[in-house]
Amino acid sequence: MTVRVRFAPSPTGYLHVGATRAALFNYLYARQKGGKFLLRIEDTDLARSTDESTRSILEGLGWIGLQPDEEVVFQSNNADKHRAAAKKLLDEGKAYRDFTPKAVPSDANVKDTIKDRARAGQGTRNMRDNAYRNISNEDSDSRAAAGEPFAIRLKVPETGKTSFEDGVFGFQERDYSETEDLVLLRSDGHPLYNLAVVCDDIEMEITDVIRGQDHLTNTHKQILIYEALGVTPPNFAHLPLILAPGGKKLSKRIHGEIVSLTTYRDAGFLAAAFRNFLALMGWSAGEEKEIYSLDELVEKFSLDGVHRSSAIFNYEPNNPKRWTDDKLIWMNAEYIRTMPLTNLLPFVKEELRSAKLWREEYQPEGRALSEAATSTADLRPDDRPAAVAIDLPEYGSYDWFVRVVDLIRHRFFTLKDFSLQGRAYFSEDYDFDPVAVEKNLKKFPDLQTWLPELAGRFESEFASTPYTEENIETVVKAFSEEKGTRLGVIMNGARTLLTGVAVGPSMLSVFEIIGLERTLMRLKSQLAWN
RNA sequence: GUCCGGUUCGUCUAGGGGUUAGGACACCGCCCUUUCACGGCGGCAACACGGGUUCAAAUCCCGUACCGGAUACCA
Repeated sequence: MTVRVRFAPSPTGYLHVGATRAALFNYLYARQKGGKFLLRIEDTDLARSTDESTRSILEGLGWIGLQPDEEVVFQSNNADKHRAAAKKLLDEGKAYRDFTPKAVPSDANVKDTIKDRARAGQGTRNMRDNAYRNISNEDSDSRAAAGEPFAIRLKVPETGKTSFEDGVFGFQERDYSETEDLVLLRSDGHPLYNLAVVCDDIEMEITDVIRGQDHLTNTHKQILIYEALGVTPPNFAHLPLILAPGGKKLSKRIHGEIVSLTTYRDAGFLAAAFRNFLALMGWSAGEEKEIYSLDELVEKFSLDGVHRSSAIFNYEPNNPKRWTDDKLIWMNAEYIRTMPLTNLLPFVKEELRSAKLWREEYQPEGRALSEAATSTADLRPDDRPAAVAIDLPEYGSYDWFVRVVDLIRHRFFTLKDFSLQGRAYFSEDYDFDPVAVEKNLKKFPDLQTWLPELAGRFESEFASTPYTEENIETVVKAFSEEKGTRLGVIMNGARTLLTGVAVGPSMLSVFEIIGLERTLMRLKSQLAWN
């Protein structure tokens, strides 16, 4: 039997980080087994479901690269089938009509209300004490015919237990006395979650249900429904939860946008890096390797490697440097600086484009960015004979763009950095980091005249000499000695003027890549001093 | 309350009877260097607690504590 798994989010908001991981694990499992990964939108709660949310889920899955293999199933489209199933169970005496008037929950804190009510039961509540459980068929039928509203509840047997072998948690068992006669159909005729899930999973021929640990008790209820329906249940595997730093379940409501996948896409994370990080939340291949391509994940993934303990997703709301999990930030940076340049360029292009910094010259007609890879090795400053200037790409050209990206990516964390930290490489209109100005310029007031003077020196020196790292170094060194100051003072002052920031690649490379013309302009500029 | 689950460095984790308890992130130090968030080297830092089984327990068993999840005419 070929494996069929599904990711079944409810469309009540953006795609959640925890849900995304569940989707990922389902996907990996399916791919590894040569099976299908399906998507079902659980929109039976009409009041809370929105199309907007459905779009956002689809978009998020698309971004992270988890496309469903078959058409998306909308649970609400199957409501008639769910009702038919409930009717069948009713007819067979496996379910009964409950005429108890619907209790309207105070919607403020439903969770708390439920909890309080459960606690009030003192754990000794008889789950079978429903007055309508054993009502006669005639009585039930006539009341229904008279138009009295009713819910349909599953008639859970008096004694026995549900059990299953969980793919992660092992053998699970629960006494019937712990499970109440769950409602299958609301009094307004709407099917409820557990019934809908079971019906749809049967219909979709799902073989393995992989979902969060918060569904463990649902699984017992669902097995009861499978049994009543006379269908063999699928395999189940529950995933440990992802917790917030406080130790609570990561939730949209209390943790906000930090749990939304779109937050990471918008913040300049690479889908591959995010996916890689997520895979490591609650799963390990049992080796020290941490960087995995999607193919490698598919190959290595196993439910045996999934943990039973929950993981904490770290973040500090008020710390810009650690606004999200620091390992995630590291991993994104790791991808940016080590992935094949070929693969990175299109992302940089998109980032520059959205920041209005992209220029078509960076990608001439007929040249795909991916072609760049073969030429970059030659463009690496280290590999190039220092005295040879001829291979310095023209400012603003395609080769220049490729080389700049390769040069500046090493200290970047997100794609956003290319347009923020790296802005000065692509535009004349860039800001000066006040900290850098203070530390590298104002601390040495002489620089205000020295740097324009250095520009003059460059102008004359490089009128006939090639503007290369080696030659630049000679000139700057001579200049700093002449001024009786450390080389670093000149270099860092120039860095601040040329790039607006205090960090970056070797300053000699920066001079060279910025080009003589712009170097002169920026060294002479008084903008940063004001 | 009851049921279920969990507990190895701050975090993600490896290890499942004999290990100097390993790696990664973060942090700290040193080196490289014109600065730096790159790179190199090093450091700090963990088996929740109590019993038991055993020659030997982080590892197996029991209990305690703590944490989490579930509990609905939500999903």
